Amino acid sequence: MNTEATSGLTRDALVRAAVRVLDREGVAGLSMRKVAAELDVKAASLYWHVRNKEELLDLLTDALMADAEPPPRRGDWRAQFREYFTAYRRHLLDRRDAAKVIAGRFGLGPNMLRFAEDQLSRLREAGFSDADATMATYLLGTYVQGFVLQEQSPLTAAETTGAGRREVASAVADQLRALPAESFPNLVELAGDLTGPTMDDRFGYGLERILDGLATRLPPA
Amino acid sequence: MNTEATSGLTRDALVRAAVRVLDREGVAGLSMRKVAAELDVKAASLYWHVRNKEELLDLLTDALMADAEPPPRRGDWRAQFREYFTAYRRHLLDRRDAAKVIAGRFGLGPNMLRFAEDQLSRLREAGFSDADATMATYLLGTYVQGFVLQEQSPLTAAETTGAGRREVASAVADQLRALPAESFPNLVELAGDLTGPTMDDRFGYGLERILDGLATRLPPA
DNA sequence: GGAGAGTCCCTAACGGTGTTAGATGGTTGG
DNA sequence: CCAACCATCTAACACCGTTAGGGACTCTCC
Repeated sequence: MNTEATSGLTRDALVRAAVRVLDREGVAGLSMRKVAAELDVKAASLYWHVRNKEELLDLLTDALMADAEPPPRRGDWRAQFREYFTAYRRHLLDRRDAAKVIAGRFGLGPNMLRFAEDQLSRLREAGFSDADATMATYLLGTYVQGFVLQEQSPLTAAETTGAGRREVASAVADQLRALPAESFPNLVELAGDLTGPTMDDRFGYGLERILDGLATRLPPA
Repeated sequence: MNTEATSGLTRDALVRAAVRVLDREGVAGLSMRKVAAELDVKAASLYWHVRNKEELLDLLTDALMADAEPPPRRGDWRAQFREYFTAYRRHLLDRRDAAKVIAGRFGLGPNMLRFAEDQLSRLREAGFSDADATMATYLLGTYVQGFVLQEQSPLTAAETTGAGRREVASAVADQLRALPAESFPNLVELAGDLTGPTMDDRFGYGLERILDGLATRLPPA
């Protein structure tokens, strides 16, 4: 009757083990064999609980959003969504390689749905049409995931960690300034502007512009 | 003297072979051994020309942009950038798994630089400040790459090919409508709006909102 | 109580992966 | 002609996802 009691492994325990391996070894080191070892079990056993690695990654995707909560409904819609997606970025950054796992995966798990529901509720309350509200959730989600994906790439990761950031940035700046000025006048001249902003700056700028763009879709107060 | 003549392989020929393999087998089937076979050579030989697979992928990233041209400078800045990034999306979609290869890779190759230069030139000409111009190129590039990455994922890929698109969309819609209405009232009610738009619609909407947002940064005419 | 079904993990193996060490033959410069 | 260098080879290592088939255990039913 109680099938869970008889089994040492649960689908759920499997996913939690995968989260631990991901956090410890990164997405490149996340193998079926290591997840199995984390559970003191052999790799082939996992296939009883999961069709294949792809399915495990799908479950993992949603699990990465398990311990996240929508921010409080404070301030106008714009302040709310600024905080919403700033927190979403932080959440992804705090989980190793989270963006790489999520990237290109369609999130229909319970946690993703929970957030979609909450966002839609706030957007409609703010006065957005049904069409605009649905488009806006997709747009904002895509933006954050795409942004963090680049942000977690090896080169930019070095930038993010306070220590190396200035060095990497100025190395890239030098590289740009060394380009032939007759072919790349703007890159040469703007090398400083291109490499100066932090990832926080860049993310904030893009988020504000998207919020600006969405604001134009609201009927005048 | 002429080292290229003595060698059957060039770094360039290697990259072109990788492009062919990618196009034929997708990113999952892109292995050093297959690229080597494409050149009638054994895998270990590639390591004479390239440090490792990662470096090959970096070169491949830039090569995927080799046969792309910025659109003509016709119309105002907004029309130009609409066409610019619509074409960029199309370009990526036309090359199998292009987004997956590019994702999380910092593009400093000659082709990427060529486009960055061109975009900066147009943005400054349109009246954007140096700071805004540099931020805008990053924002737009991030948006398109992130969008196409999701678009080329298995589930949405089925949607894109005209045949299955309506079926997949309505299956997802049914799934949403089947959710408990007391927990997910908005998802249930907006199931149609969420699944109705095509990827073209979604991309266009997001692009227009970003352009709206950027427009607010222009000094009044 | 015993038989059978079902559950859940095992061992063993297959064909693949990226990468390295070291040998080998060909071309070139002195 | 010989030494150096270039470019490729063979062989191997340590992994990977996945499958087939077996064996121990528990539960259900006659």
